[in-house]
Amino acid sequence: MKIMAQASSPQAVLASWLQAAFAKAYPEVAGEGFQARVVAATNPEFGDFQCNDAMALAKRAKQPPRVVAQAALDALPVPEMVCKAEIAGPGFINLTVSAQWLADRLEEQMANPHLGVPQTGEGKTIVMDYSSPNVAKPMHIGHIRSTVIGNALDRLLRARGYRVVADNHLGDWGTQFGILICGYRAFLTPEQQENLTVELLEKVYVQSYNRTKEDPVWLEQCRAELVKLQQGDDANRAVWKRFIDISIREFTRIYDRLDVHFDLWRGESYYNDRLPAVVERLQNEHLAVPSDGAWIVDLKDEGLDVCIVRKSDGGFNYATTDIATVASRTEEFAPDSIIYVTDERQQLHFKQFFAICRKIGLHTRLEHVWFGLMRLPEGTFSTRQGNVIKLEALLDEAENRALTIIRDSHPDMDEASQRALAADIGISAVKYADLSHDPQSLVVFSWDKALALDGNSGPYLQYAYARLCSLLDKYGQDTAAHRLAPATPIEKQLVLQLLRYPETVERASTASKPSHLADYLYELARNYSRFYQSSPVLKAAPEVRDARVKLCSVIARTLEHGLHLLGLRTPRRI
RNA sequence: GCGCCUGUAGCUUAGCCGGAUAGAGCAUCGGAUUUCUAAUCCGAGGGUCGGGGGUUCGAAUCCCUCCAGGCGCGCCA
Repeated sequence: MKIMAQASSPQAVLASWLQAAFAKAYPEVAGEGFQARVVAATNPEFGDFQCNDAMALAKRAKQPPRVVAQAALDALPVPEMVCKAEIAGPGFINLTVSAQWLADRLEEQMANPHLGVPQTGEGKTIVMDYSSPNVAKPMHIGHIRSTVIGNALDRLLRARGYRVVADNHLGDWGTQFGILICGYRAFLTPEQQENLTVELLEKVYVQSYNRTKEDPVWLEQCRAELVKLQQGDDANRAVWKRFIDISIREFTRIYDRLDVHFDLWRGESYYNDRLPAVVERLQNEHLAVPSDGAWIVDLKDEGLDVCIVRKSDGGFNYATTDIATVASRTEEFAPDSIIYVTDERQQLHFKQFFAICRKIGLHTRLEHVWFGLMRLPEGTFSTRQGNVIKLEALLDEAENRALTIIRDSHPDMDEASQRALAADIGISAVKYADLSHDPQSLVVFSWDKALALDGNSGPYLQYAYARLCSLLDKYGQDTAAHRLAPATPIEKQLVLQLLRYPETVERASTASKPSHLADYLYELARNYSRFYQSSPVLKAAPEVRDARVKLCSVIARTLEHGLHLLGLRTPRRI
């Protein structure tokens, strides 16, 4: 199969012209190392694109900016697709480009199987580590960000051609299992043990944990069970395995609702066998030194304090596990990079173990994408305080709110369809609420924010898409043979915006901010809604109609592509 | 104390590798449906971009400083 050549963007075409023009007019200052930049006009009144470089060059050229701009425009013939090139204000070069030329570029973009998204990841592998809940605790609203943002980044990378290995690095090992095993045996009836749920496990954990605080004998017993588990005791291994199986079953139910799927489910325990070797290696290379009975790596030189790699009781901790995980992933997948998506609190931890990995020669690029911790208005929440909101409850509420509206607006629809649509809309509303904001902003949870159904919300985008589908269905013919022919300002604006899709996907991915794409899609849906309101499509004269339907089909495809990159569903009817 | 981050309209926010009049949504008020889905569209009011200083032709954006808040800083992950 022939690979379609990457269509160069209008900006790139215009920038290379102006680059040559500046170089010709001012060879001394605009030669080597100078990069002309053309960006979208800040205001449609100014034109379609603008270049601000004349102002930057003015000082070095020792001429007023407007003179520099004029000299550049005089240096080379203006390309034929440029209808108007004028100098404005202090020295902006404003460019107005032929709508038809833009439309032709857009046709090229749509002929590309990736809608013009550069396949920079071709042949490269990235391991992504996101969501990663702890076994035996229900997922709560604090897990939604890592899951939803991580999954969107996963999808964005795949769209750029990367092979992504999404690994759900479950918290399935650690001191909590001694507490859990004792609690499980002491507090649960045989029936409860038979019908074990994560919710029960959580209750048992809290109860057992509280008892360790007041009953030293109990605490000792928990420790003993933990040691037995770590030494491979059959009975404890079996119980532990059961906790994991039950947890995975429940997590999967939620992931299915969220359309999130992993390639691997390797918990921390998967790397247990490698932990001693990691510490030995650090000891042999004199990177780890004893301190108060523990083994630490001193990273003060790098401003990263010290990091414990082996506890004074001989046990290993998370830093060791994470280093072992990097080693294992590097051997198995030879990834270009490993990306971790967690909340802001773990920044130091990641910096520390990234530094240690470098010291022992693990040179895989490691990246920590952090996001703002979700809080409640009264502060942070924790299992022990019992003020968590379960993720499942949030999803249920989202679907219920959507269902109420659907029953009202589609009384004719059968119950099953209403529920299916409510799921499509409700879940997407929850995901969009997270994806549409900068991941690094602080988030204070509120039901109304998380479940917004109008304005800048998931359903707004889905509604625009459903209207497009409805219109295309009513038209009922294939649009493949039609050509775009933008004739009105709003149509041209849509074409210009659609042309920005590839760069938007790339920017969202490289900046690790799905919000850039969410913003773009919202603007696209908004412009479509304005177009829809002001411009008849099916009722227009035939030539106009066919071109407009074609435009609608391009918008629909782009919107659908983008919504899927965010992990949002695209029902054809709302 | 040290480190990371945040501060934009009543609320939620976009813009932050410097560009022209700081864009939206919610809420409030006023309009639009014999017309392709009103979860829509159009309009109005509402801003010392936390304060101060600096760099620059130009600062929400870069630098310094102060204020306010969040998070993290050796054996939890």
